Amino acid sequence: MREDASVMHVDADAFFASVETRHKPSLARSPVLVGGTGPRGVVATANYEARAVGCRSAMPMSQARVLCPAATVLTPRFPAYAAHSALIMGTLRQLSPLVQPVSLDEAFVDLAAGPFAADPVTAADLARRLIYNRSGLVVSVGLGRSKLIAKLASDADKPHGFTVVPGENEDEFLMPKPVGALWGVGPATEATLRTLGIRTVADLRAAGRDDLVRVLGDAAGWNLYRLARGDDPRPVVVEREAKSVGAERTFAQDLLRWELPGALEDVLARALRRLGRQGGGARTVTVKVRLSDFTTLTRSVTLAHPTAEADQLREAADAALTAANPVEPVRLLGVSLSGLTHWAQLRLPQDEADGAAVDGLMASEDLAEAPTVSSASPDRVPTPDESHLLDDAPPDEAVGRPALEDDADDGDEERLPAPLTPHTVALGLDVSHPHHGAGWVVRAEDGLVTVRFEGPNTRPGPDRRFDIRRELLMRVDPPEPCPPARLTSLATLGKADELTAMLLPDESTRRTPDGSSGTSAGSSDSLV
DNA sequence: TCTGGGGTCCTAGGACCC
DNA sequence: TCTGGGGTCCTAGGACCC
Repeated sequence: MREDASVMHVDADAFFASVETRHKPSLARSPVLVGGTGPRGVVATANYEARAVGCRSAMPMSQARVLCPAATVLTPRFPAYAAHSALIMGTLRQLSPLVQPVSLDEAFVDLAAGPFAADPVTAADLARRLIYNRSGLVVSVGLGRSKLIAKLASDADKPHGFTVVPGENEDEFLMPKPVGALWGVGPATEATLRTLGIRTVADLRAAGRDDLVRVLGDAAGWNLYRLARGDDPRPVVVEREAKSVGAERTFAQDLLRWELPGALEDVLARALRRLGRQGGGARTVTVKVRLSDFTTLTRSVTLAHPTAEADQLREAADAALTAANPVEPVRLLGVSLSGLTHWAQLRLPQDEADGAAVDGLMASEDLAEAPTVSSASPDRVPTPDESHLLDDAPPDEAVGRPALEDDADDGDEERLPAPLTPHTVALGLDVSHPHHGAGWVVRAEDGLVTVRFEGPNTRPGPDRRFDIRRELLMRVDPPEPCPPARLTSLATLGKADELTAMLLPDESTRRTPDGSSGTSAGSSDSLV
């Protein structure tokens, strides 16, 4: 294990909700819930104002609304989150080439591999300041000798935390933590451990390895035995290949048997589109069915060869659904494609196939020297999580492309701008009006849509109501990430100052959208 | 109050082969 | 006639993460 606390974990605080309040100034300092707005929606992120009254991630939205009737409820805007994520990851990559995104809002960084190996603390401080100055988003940062410690450190002082745990303080830091704080210990494992009288990491360390393995199994037992000792050699790795892609959907009302084939086709189409973007094939199709009583069945079919052919994969999905044979109403249907390969078995169109030796396996990489998602914006590599949110061009248009059309009509992938319709309207969406400009949907009833005209760094905006059956409102892309009106003056960066200048020669002349200089402290009165 | 959606990894059991 | 053990692949279910 390394000597220095040079593994950094960065975690954006209440990420989705923070991007929302960044774009919607009228919501600042008021409770916001981002998540599913339907009858079976859950909370993806609650901001700190909503958490104060008990709202939490993964809580049913209906429950959160009862706890916090004053909250503004918004539909997630993934493109906006992806853009802010890209900015965060890009900033981190200036500090080290070894950046491992964990999700849209979280990443590990191995600072020992970068230009600041000699001073990780300064680099970590720089990270949070740069991210704030470029996006207005607040992150929490933790530094430790391992991922385990770095992650716990970033969590120790949220929001806007900055915690460094040097090697000699690790035990003191780790021992009092509840076991549930450890990576891999969820509710079930926590309950099991409690039956052994194990509640804290200190308890865990006192436990025998054989006992842990007996109760938790080989992998989890060994893992916890080591983590309890602060022993976590996992390196920060830049990229991991996706093992599966899929899609699933919970229906507003349970589906009856005769409705299943159509619904499966729908979900499969989304999974296939994701597979198409990966540019390879899959060998195993798994169908997931959740019944009205919440019991969950999965059935899978493995083909002889990986394929990207929609028809073959559809046949397998149909067979898997038949095998699952749900007799009760179905609340969720999912399709997952695994056994992914870069290779896909291609069936060439008849007129091209004759006499061609190109039959069989072709490497998708060979199909075209096509731009990939990551090359579209050179300074980042999307995580598997976000990759589907970003690309606007299918990777290969060339030779013998498999029969997977990216017909891009998921609703969430519609090309913008596009007219807002009663069908596509959702709370929080970005819209534009020819005279009043950019705003977001505050309310929608039938064809009547209320829009609040505001954006990043504007004053809280006025509401106006439109009848979209008679008046045109356009759905538009979200605002780009941009510096906040109130910048942390670079002069207050202290030691980070010189490093900033070195990293970003033009940072000191960067201008805020309203035209004021980014270096002047207190440009807060520059609100439009 | 009634439980999302994207994933990863692990386990146990059975089939099959040598 | 009865009995082996290891390895690999597949499947279903479940825990976990964000």
